[in-house]
Amino acid sequence: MAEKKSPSKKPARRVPMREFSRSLPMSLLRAREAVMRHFRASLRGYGLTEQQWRILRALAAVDTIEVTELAQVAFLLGPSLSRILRDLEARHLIERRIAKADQRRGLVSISARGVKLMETVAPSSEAIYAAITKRYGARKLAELQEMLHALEGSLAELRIGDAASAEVGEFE
Amino acid sequence: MAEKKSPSKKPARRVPMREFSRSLPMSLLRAREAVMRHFRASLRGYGLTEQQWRILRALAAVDTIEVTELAQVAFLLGPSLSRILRDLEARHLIERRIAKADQRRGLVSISARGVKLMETVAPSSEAIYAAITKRYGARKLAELQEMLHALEGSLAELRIGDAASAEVGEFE
DNA sequence: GAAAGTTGATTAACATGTTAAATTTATCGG
DNA sequence: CCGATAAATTTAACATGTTAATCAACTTTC
Repeated sequence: MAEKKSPSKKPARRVPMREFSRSLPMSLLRAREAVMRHFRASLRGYGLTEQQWRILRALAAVDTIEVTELAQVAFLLGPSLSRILRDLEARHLIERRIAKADQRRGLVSISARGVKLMETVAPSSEAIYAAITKRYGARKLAELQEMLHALEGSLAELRIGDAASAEVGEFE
Repeated sequence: MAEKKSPSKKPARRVPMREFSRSLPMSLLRAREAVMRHFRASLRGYGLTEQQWRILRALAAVDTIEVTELAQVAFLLGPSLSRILRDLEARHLIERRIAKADQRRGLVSISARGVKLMETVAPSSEAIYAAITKRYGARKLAELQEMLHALEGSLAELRIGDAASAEVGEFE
């Protein structure tokens, strides 16, 4: 018995703001973490990170894809993608070549070895997704996804007139 | 000749899986990014990262808080928090001491300088939140948050019998 | 009351996020 | 054809995410 009942947290509120534990970014972060926790635990057993798995999944759906396009599909920034591709190539899970028409563009494909790994990992990944769907409810899940997509769409064109973004440089 | 107008992506589907761009983790990630993009742009002007701002906000709401508890509130892992606190202390935005009762526990408070910075940043942060709320709709936003919280609750107790998590170690 | 176990916090090591700069190749205007 | 500009990718630099290991301080047990 250790809990001393903690003094119920004084509400100092030196700066009046929303209760930040209920902010939208926090809600999204916590929800995603609750979901990913399960997938990470599984992927880890196969030596894959979440991002590496995203890339393999994207590659499995196409024959070949350009690096820039892959970045959009897998929702990764260029530098991250560049590093991960280097690693996946070293593990022989993907293959790369350069576009004949435009020497600047890189073309990426999943390798036979990569496909084999995916076939190994996919079942448990699907099982986890099914468990989550069953737990939360397929209907609610679809509804949630719809709302998330709508949110993304709403904010896509949002331009915020940030009047108060003057340089400060006083708090370094 | 090679199709110049995007060849509409051949559906290779070497490994049958869900369309991953519509998976729940991706939906959550994309939605969060759509939101955070705006806050990051603002915070950056004040020399703060998203995580540093989360910590300051958490600290502003209390008098003093233990490191472990701060980690829970700000939703950061111990190592990340440890590094960020070191940085914030060096910038004199927070103050630290050690609990008399238990020398292992660290106590953290926001400094006067930290409060001053918060008062500077808060307005534009609130403005961004207001703009997002207006754009998406206050009602829908509340509903979304409710669904996210429910999802988090659903998955909290979820135990997945991962039958297929055998050691592979073949793809490194 | 000291060895053994536990806990709070940090450090270590590696992977990714994020922005800026560098590199290479294309393309354009003259 | 040439120099300037743009585009695709990578590298660089720093901050955080993630797991494991470390270290010190507390607790339990015999």
